[in-house]
Amino acid sequence: MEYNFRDIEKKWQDWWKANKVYQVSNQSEKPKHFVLDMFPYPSGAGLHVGHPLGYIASDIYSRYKRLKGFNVLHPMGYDAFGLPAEQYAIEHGIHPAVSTASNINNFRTQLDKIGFCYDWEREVNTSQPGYYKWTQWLFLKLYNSYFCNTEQKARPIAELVAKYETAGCKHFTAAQWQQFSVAEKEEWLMKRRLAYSAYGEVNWCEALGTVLANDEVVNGVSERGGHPVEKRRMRQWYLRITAYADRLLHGLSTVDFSDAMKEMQTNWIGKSSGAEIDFKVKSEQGKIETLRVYTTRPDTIFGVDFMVVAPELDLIGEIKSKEQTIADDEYLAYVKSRSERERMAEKKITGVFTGAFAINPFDGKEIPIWTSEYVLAGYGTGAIMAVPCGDERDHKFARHFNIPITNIIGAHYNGEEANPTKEAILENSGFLDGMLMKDAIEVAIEKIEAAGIGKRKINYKMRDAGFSRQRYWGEPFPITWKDSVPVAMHEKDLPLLLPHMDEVKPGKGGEGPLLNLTEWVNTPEGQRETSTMPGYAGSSWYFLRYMDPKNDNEFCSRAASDYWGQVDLYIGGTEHAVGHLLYSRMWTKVLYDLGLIGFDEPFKRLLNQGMIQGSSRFVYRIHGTSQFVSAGLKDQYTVDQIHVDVNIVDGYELDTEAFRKWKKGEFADASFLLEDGKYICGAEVEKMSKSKFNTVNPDDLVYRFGADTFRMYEMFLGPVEMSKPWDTKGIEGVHRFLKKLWRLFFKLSDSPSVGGGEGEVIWTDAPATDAELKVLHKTIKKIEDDTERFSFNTGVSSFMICVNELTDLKCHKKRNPATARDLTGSLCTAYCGRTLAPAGQ
RNA sequence: GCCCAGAUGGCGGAAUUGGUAGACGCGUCAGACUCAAAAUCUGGUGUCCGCAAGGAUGUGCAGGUUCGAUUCCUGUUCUGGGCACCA
Repeated sequence: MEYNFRDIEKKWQDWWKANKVYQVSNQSEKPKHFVLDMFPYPSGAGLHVGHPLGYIASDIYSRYKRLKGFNVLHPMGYDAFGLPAEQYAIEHGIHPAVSTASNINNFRTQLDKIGFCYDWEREVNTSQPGYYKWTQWLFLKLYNSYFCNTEQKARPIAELVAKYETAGCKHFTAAQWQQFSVAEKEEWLMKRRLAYSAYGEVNWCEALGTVLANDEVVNGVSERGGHPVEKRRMRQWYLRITAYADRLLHGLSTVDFSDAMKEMQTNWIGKSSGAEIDFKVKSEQGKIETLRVYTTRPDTIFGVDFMVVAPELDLIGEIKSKEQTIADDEYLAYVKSRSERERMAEKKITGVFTGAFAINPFDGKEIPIWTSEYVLAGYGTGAIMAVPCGDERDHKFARHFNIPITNIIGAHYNGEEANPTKEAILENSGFLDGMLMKDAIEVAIEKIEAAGIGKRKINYKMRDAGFSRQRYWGEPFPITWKDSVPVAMHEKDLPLLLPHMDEVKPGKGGEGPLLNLTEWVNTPEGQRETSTMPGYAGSSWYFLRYMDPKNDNEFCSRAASDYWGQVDLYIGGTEHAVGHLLYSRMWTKVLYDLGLIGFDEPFKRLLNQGMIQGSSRFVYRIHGTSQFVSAGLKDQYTVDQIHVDVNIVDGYELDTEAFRKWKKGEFADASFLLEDGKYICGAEVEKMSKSKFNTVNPDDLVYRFGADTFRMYEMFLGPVEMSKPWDTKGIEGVHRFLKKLWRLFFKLSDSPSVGGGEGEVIWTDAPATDAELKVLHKTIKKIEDDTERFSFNTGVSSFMICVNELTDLKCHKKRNPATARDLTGSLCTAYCGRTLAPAGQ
């Protein structure tokens, strides 16, 4: 028998299962280590070769830490609520619970084949009541807490109520508070709660009668059906993550994330300091007296040549002049149809003059007020003072609309492009003349404050996080509305089960599908909230649940979270850089503030795996025929480029027979124009996706080469943090290496009776020579180094070098004194996921 | 548009702190074994010139710092990720 990976792998996987080898206890003498993967959304497409990349890396590291004497928590679960399952239900009539369960089954089967060392006893599934009960419980904690500005931490809202009752605040006295109605009191509390309700804009599609995710809007129309989409204001839930902006910023210095990751989060939070300035307004209507702008560069106030107000601000209606009305309305309609992304990415300069003017408080100059989509309502005050000589966008705008440009920085401005310098000496700048700009910032703020027309202001680009979705497949809010006042459910009544729906369709007026369940919505206490929580609700705290997954009384006992503490190593993709990672950091800080856990950063160390892209293949059909031309000849014809399944292409050469059978014979009558007797496909690197026919399923590879080969090959592809297109060519090399390793201990046997998937034993117990030991120890040292710095590709390479050298030395020894087994049976086990040595180590 | 990252042979990649560029693997070429094939083994393989010894050149592109740059700096091109309701 030859190296029979199938029998060997099955034997060990069964053995692990039977002996619960990877079950982890919360009690141990050993030091703890928590190695976590970002859990997957179980999509219907199943696992492709991109998913396991990070999982294999974390698995190797977990096994390595275990070998080093740690009690390692290495769990896996499913982020099971989400939009695609709901979409699938709408299109195919399959209930999300059904498709999700079947997807999870499929994922689990696929994961098991790769030989991971997860403790499956700790599996979590965010869509199970036993789990989302605690997501709801945590929501109530957020709802019932506020951010105390003095202590800079979350406190129970009851403390705030007590303060209002006894001392009032700057907006009202204690006596006034007592007089407030329930609704008035709630309105004040909503301004402070960490989870609160307010109005916000959504993508509304009239034709589909529903709210759409950004993902479902393509080029301003709905992906399904191509209907127009516009912005609409609706009541939403939010998390007050902005209250934690500073702590989220400072916390970055206490964690081991890449500099790029820290930078991305820092930029997302976008802390800036500057001033808010009120400009007097001169308009036909005369309704509005001042326009408030936020600027980080108050030193440039004498260079302001125009103002820009976000188009959606109500303010515009109140300052615009009669002649401008039509232009404005048209422009507003145009902006309403555009996504924020499109607005920011737009190169074309658009805008409308409102007909009103602002007055520069220092020199009395009249400044035209414009509106343009490049200013967003959500940031700062939604209005900017534009300084063309110092800001490129302002400069382009001024040029486009022929607005005269004031130069306040002399030779630093060349008249061609803006110069955002702070090093220039100011000119044409009144009381700031002759000052260095960076010094003038302070002077300007002081003057503005002294004149009572503005104040120093710290601003954040980050906005509060929208926390409700007009969807079915998510956690229901434990909230009931009574006379437009939200009432929280009592903790002891949780979970609020997601009720069954036969058919998932949107509720009236864009509300969530749950609105259709009249009996469920209408309760004696009032009307239930019909929106559900977003995908990131369950994933913001799941790492805690792994520590104590079966606890019915708590989300996670303090003993468990004290024992396991922070995640020591978290592996996942950078695509979560600013979403999931910021949310879970915020939740952790809230839980810490409330004394529910003992640490305020969830992830001590973060490793970002690169994305495995698909390498798509194309065939070229001569337009209007069933004749296909090889890539090298395609320019001679008018052709349609068609994605072809990468699994029927060998490198670039199409298997034409398989192609005729592909897609149930859609191309059965295809004929081919070949080059050099071959049909060569075109290629492009794209995201790995079922619709592009470029997915490679790990199951096939595991079947053909074994899990060990598959794992090592994924690691051998390159640095784990780098993105790269998948290419199966090359897996043979790793497979050859494992066969070569096997041949250090066995030889091919003629006798079929030598069984168990293991050949004839040829190893000896003879002591190793110095040369052999040198190879061994050199390799152990190198691979430990490589594993510690997550350089798994060079680790695999070191194994290859070692085996090549031992083969050259004709070494077939297993033990004595330091053994080959140390290497093959331990470190290699960490990489492969099981052992090649028959000793069972 | 804004933020982040990447670019090295035919291909994936190595070079850990500025010090011999191309480890390891794939592919390919030549050879051994074989009736033949597979498997396995041995050797060559960045490019250009040369029979060879050897020489020149070479890490996306253009500059710079340095005795010395794949590595540091400035600019630039292309590719990928994110940009707040995909997860």
